[in-house]
Parts: sequence; C-alpha cells; structure tokens
Amino acid sequence: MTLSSTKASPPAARRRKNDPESVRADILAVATQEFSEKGLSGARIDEIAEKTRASKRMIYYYFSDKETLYLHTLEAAYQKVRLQEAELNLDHLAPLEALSRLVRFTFRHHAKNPDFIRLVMIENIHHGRFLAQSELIQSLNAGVIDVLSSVYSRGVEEGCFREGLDSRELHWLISALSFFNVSNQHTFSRIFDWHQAAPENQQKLEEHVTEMVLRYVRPDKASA
Amino acid sequence: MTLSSTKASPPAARRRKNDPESVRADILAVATQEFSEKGLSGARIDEIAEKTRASKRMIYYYFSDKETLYLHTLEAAYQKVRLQEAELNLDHLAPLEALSRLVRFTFRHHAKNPDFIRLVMIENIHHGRFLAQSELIQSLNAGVIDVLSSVYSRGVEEGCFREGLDSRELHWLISALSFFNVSNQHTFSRIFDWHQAAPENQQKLEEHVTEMVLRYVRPDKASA
DNA sequence: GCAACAATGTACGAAATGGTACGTTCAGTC
DNA sequence: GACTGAACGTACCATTTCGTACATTGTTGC
Repeated sequence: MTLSSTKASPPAARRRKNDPESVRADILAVATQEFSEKGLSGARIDEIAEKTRASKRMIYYYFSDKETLYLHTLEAAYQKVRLQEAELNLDHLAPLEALSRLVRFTFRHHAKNPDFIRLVMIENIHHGRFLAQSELIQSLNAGVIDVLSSVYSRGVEEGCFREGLDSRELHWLISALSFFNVSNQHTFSRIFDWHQAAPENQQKLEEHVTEMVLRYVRPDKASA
Repeated sequence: MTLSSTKASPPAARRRKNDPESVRADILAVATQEFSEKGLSGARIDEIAEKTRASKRMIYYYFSDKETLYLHTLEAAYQKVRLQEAELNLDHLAPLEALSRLVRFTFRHHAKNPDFIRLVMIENIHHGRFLAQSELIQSLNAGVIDVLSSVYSRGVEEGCFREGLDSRELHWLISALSFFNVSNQHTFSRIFDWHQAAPENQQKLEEHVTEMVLRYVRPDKASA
C-alpha cells in the first residue's frame, strides 16, 4: 500500500544535516546514562532512542545490538576515566605527599563519577563478561598500577614507607575505600540513617580514608 | 470442641500435597538465586517458576508481583545474614582481639555470602528504593553498630585504641574493605590479571584488611 | 459429609521490547 | 547532473514477559 500521491518531501524545508560523529557521540552519552542508571537488562533501547536526537534505527546502525552498545559504553567510560587520571603528576612530590594526593584524588574522582562506578558495579553483576571481551580496557588499565608503584618504591627508599607491600594490593585497598563510598552510598545511608553524601560527611570520609592508607604504609614505630 | 489456645493443629510433618510453607520457601530460595544473579529487571518470573517445584501461579499467589517478590528476597537475605552475625560473641575478649575477630569475621562472612553482596549491589543500583520500603531491614540493622561500638569504647578505656573515632565510620571502613572484596572481584581480577578469589590471595587480603583496621585504631606512638 | 476457604494447575492476554525491512535523503565523485 | 554509498526515518514483526481468568484439588471446621 504505497502512497503514490503523497510526495515525501518534508513540509517545511527542514534540511537534514548529516553529522555522524555527533550522532554517535550523542547515542553513547544517552546510553551511558541509561545503562548506568538501569543496568544492561533494565535499560531500554526505545528509551535511549527517544532521549537521543537520533532514532532507534541509528542505534542499530552504529552499534549492532544492545550488548555491543553496552560494551562501547563501558569502554568509553573507562577511557574517559583513565584520561582524567593521566593528569596526575606525582613524580616531583615527596612520597608521603604523593601518596596522600593519590588517595584523595582517587576518592574524589570516584565521587565525581558515579556513572562510571555504577557501570563497573553493573559489569561485576555480569561477572565482568563484557570487560573480558575488550582488549581496549585491558590495555588502558595496564599502567594504572605503575604510578602507585613508583611512588611506593621511592617511599621505601627514602624510609618513609615500610617494606614488603605489594603495589597491586595497595591499589586494591585504595580502590576499595573509594569505590564503596559511591557504590554503597544508598544502602548505607538508609540503614544507618546517615546522609553519607552530605559534603561534611564526604569530607570526613576522605580524611579517614587518606589517614587509613597513610597509617598503613607508615613504617612501624620500631625506632630505627 | 473448644479451641485450645495453642495452635497445635498443624502436624506439619507429613503433608502430601498442600505444603504452603515449603512452597513459599522454595520460591524464595530460587528467587534469591535468580535476582542475585541477574538483577531485578534481568531475572525472569517464568524462569523462577520453572526452577521451582511450584508454578508461576504460586509466585503471584504468595508474592503479589515481581517487585514484591524482590523485596521479600532482599528482606530474607538481610535476615539470614544478621542471624549469622548474632553468633559472634566478643564481650569476653580483649578489645584488640575482639576487633581483629570482628574484622576477620566480616571479611569471611561477606566472602561466603556472595548472593547477599550481589543483592545489596543490585539494591544500590536501584538507589536503595526497596530497602527504604522495608521497616524490617531498618530494624534488623539498628543494632549492628552496637557490637563494634562496645568493643571500641572498651578499647579506648583500656588505652589500646586511640580516641576520637566514630563507630559508624569505623564500621564503614570495615564494610568497605570486606564488601569490595566480593563486589569487584570480577573486574579487578580481569583488569589486573590476578586471581583474586584464589585462596592464597584471599588469605593475603584478609591479613591486609585486618592489619589496616588495627593500625588505624592503634594509638599514636606519642609515648605519653 | 459438606460447606468454605486455602492451595494449586492450565491456559491465555496485552503490552513491552529487541530487532528488521524498506524507503528516502545527503554528500562526495565523475 | 547522474551515480553511489553512507546516513537516516518510518513502520512493522516476532518474541518475550508480566500478569490474570478460570477451573480444580486439598483441608478444615462443624
């Protein structure tokens, strides 16, 4: 039933402007919000399409299916985060100061990027199955430990850090504290009737976390 | 026949067909698995029904809809966990030993109950919206801090803990480290090519975590 | 035994949802 | 200007998925 008489020309001379880059980016931005808010299965392609300037057709045009779109979202999130982290420049600082800054940076950084944290949570719900597919993310994260590792060994040399700690495990500890601050904010706040997100409490937690890490690496009193 | 005050009516031992209690429990058990594995939106009522001895009809009979079933699952999980925790008996121990045990217990406990952890993660993805509806969970968790609080004040009195720490914040730190160990196991393992779940690594992490908390509460050397 | 209600099985409906068929417009090339 | 492939719009389909109507069986009180 083709409508022969109807001419398909748009009523108003509204010309379509092709802008692939921007369309792709727009889809990715909306997808990031939707996936991080509702998870892989909770997010709806139709809803992403609605919130985008583009149509559903475009989502499938650029990202073949829902899971691929999710994967690209995850990759983009990691990329953005690692880019921010690269700005840190700790080599010229004393080890203690450098470590302190690194911890505070991580803590704040996570707090400022809840979307990323939520995507990582969601990815863990999926047993990291998509992350495993992405060589991009694997390679992106390869060097993250190095910064910490370098600070730590300088600290040991200078005697302000104790020996025997593993950089990866140290990184684990810092990540744990910073991550939990975002990931479990809702349940913790609700159960303990404590407005964790409030600036003064965030400030306190940042102090605690930093202090905790520093105390952990500090050499035993032992009075050389 | 007059009704005796006791409800001695259900012999409860051998019912051949109708067995509401068991059906309910069975549904809840399967739901726990499914929800914790796939999340609220990812889990399928039909699949839960299949894995149950009961039918889908029964799910709606006992739990009016999907979200209510999820809420009951969450409540049951919290209940089970808090019951286990109640077994801890720290009052007769020296503060340092007591805190050490508490930390180790929490760490292992979380590790042994990934389903619970995943449900909490999922609940956080939903901004704790269901937890907020449950007075049961609120009340269950009210006293969790008290154990720690009591140990801590004893420790301060005896001089083996430093002053000025908040029990809730201390609990936060312990939870963070123990929770992250389960919640982010997949992404962390994959990214850093480290089999975090391996017994030897779990052992190491438990040591680190315990040590970290103890070092944090230990008084400053300061030598009065 | 029999009413009354609780517990359960079967089949189905309506909406949501991922994905596609097919046609149209844009932009660069000759 | 004609041609071509990339970029895009609209309508639609097939299936999944939550939830329910209706019939049936067990159980309990009298």
